Amino acid sequence: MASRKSTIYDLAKLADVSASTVSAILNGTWKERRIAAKTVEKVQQLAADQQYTLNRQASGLRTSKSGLIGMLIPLHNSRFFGTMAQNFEVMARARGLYPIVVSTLRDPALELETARALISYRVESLVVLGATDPDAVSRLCTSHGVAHVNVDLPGTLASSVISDNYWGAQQLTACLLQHSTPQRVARRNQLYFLGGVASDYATRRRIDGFSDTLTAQFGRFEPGQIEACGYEASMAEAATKALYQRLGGLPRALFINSTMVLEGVILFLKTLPATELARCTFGCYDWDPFAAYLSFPLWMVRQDDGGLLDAAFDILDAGSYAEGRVVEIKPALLSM
Amino acid sequence: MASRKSTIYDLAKLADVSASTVSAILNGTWKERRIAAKTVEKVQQLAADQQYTLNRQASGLRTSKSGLIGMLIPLHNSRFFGTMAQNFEVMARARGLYPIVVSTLRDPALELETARALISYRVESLVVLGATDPDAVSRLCTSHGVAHVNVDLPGTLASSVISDNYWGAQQLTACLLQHSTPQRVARRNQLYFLGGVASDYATRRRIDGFSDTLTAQFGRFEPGQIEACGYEASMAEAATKALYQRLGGLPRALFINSTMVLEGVILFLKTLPATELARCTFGCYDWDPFAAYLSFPLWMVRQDDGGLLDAAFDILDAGSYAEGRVVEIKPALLSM
DNA sequence: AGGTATTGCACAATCGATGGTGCAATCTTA
DNA sequence: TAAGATTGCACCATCGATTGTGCAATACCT
Repeated sequence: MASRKSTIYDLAKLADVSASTVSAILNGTWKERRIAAKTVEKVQQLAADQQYTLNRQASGLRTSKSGLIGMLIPLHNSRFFGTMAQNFEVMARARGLYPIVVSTLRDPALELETARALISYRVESLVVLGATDPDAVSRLCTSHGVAHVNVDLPGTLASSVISDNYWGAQQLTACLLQHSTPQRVARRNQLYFLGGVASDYATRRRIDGFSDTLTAQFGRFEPGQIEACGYEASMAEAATKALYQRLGGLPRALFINSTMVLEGVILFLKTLPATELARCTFGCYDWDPFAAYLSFPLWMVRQDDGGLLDAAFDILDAGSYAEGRVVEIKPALLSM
Repeated sequence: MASRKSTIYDLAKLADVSASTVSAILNGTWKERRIAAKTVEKVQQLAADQQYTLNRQASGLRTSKSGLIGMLIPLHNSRFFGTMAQNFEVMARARGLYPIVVSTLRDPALELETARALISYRVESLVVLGATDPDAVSRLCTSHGVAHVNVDLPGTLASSVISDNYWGAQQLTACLLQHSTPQRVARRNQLYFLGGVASDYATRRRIDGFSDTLTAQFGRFEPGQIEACGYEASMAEAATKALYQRLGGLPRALFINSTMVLEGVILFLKTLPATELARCTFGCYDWDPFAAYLSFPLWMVRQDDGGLLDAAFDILDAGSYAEGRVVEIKPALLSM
C-alpha cells in the first residue's frame, strides 16, 4: 500500500491511463481536458490508497511557481516578531501560499544569504521584517524579479510599512510627562531615553518624537538625555546603572526603547528599594504581556502587528512594491 | 547584466562550454570531472556577473534532495516555542540544511496538512514539536520515508524527546512545600495545580509529579486539588477566581502549568491586595523572562531547550527515529 | 613514430509534473 | 449513411540541474 514513493507515473500504470491524465485529474484541470468522470474517480481513489503526494519540486519547476512566500525576521523569541510571524502565516495561507519564516539575527550577511536561499527555492514574494540592511535584500530580490516589501524598518528601494514611530514616541513621551511627578532636584527633573541603536531608523524616529515633545514642553533638550546603548539586555542594565549613578538616582521618567532593553533595565531596578522606583515613571516602546504585571507601573506602546502586515500584503497584492513608498501605521498606547 | 533569470544554459552559452560543465563547476564537482582551472574561473566569474542562483527546485528534483528540514510548532508567539525555533535554525544550518518552521496552532488537522505540505516540498526530516496528534504525523512521515522525531510531547510511533515533566513537577512541588508558610486554616493548608489539559501527556506527568510529592509528604491527596482548566489565559483567570472563592482565599501554594496560564492567574491576582498575595507561594512550569520580575515571588521551571533539540538532532542524525524510544531531559528550577 | 595514458569536455538521459497538440472512437445530424 | 462534431485520452516537449558515458585532443613513453 505505502510504496516508498508514488508518482503520477506509478498511478498511471496502476490505473492504466497516461501520466498526463493523472496529472490533470490531480491538479483539477481535468474538466478542461475532458476526462471522463469515472476515470477521475478511479484515479482519485488510487491516489488516496497510494498516499500520493504531489512533488512540488517537479511541479514548481514546470510551472515556475513554488507556492512559497518567505518572511525574514530578526528573531523568533521575541513577542513582537513571534506575533508577526503568526499573523504572517495566517495571511499567507489565506492567499494559498505556503509561508516560510526565517530569522536572520540582525546580521546583514545572514539576511542576504537567507534571501538568496529563499530565492533559490523560488519564493514568490518576500516580506522583509526589521532588516538591518533592507536595501541589499531589495537589490537581490529585484535582480531576480521577486516581489518584496519592507516592514518595521524601511528601505529606499522598495515600499515599506512601518510603525509611526515618531507619533508613538510623542504619545509615550507626553504620557510620561503627564504622569510623572515633577521634582525639584534639577538633575532629576528630566526624562531619559534608553536603548536602541542611533543609526537605526526606528530608533532615530523615536528619539525625534521624544526630543521634539520635550523641546515643545520645556524649550530645551540635551543630547545627554539619550542613551542609545543597543538592544541587548546586558548593555541596557549597565546603561541604567550608569545613568543612576550619574544622576544620583532615577530620572523623573524613563523611555525604554524595546522590551529587550526593558529586561536589562529591570535587572538593575531589582537592586533598588521599591521606594526608589516610585519616583520614576516608566514607559516602554513595545509591548509584552508580562511586562504589564511588573511590580511598578509601566506604559507601553503596542505596535499594530495586524495593521502592519495587512498593509504589507496590500502592497504585495497590488504589485506596487517597487514604488518605494512608506506607509506608516499608528501604534497604540497602553496603560500598565 | 541582471537578466531576469539565469540558468546554467545561459551561462553555458556565454562561456561557450556545455551546461554540464557549468553545473559541475558551480556545484563543486569539477575536480572529479577534470575541468580545467581556467574554465572554472571563467564560469565562476560569469556566474557572479549574472547573479546566477541555483534553482533548487530543479536541483532537488534531480538529486531527490531538497536541503530542507522542517519543524512544526504550536505557536510562534510563545517564549518557549520561539526559543526552540531559534535553536532549531542554528542547528539545522550547522548541518547544512535549510530550516522551515511552521506553526500549527495545536490543531491536529492543521498539523497533518502542514506535514503533508512539507513532505510535498520534500523536506528531508521533520521535528514535530508539541504536536497534539504526533502519531498521525508519524504515520504520514513513515509512509513517505521522512525521518522525524517528536519533541516536548511524545508519540508512540517515533522516538521522542521530552522534558522530564514528572521530575520537574516533583522539584517544583517540593520547592513550593519548602518555601510556603504552613497555615492553620485547614482549607488553605493545601497546594493546588492549575491549568493544562488532563488528556495531554505533559500535563498528566506534571500532575503525577505534583500529586505523588504531596502524597509522599502528607499521606493524602485530593482530586479537587487539580484544576486542569486548559491553556487559555481567560480560562485560567476564571479558574483562579473560582478557586479563591471556593477556598475563601488563596491556597497555600499554586502550581501554575505554563506561562499562558500564568497570564490568566495574574489577571485575577491584580484584583487582590498585595497582602493577600504574600500568603501564597507561586510556581510556574515554564519560564518567561518578565515573569521573573513580577510583583510577587515566583518559582519557575525552565525547560532545557538546547538539550531537547540536541537530543532530537542526535536521533535524526543516528537515523534511529523509528525505534520509538523516549528520551527525557531534565529541566531546571529557577528561583524568582 | 606508434601506442598508451591522460586531460578536458560534450552528449544525452533523467527526476516528476504540466500542457499543447493530435488522433481515434463515438455521437449527432441531415 | 456519410460528413461533421464531440468525447476521451495519449504523446511528447519542457522546466533546470545532475551524472554516467563517450570521445577527441594532447601528453607521455619506449
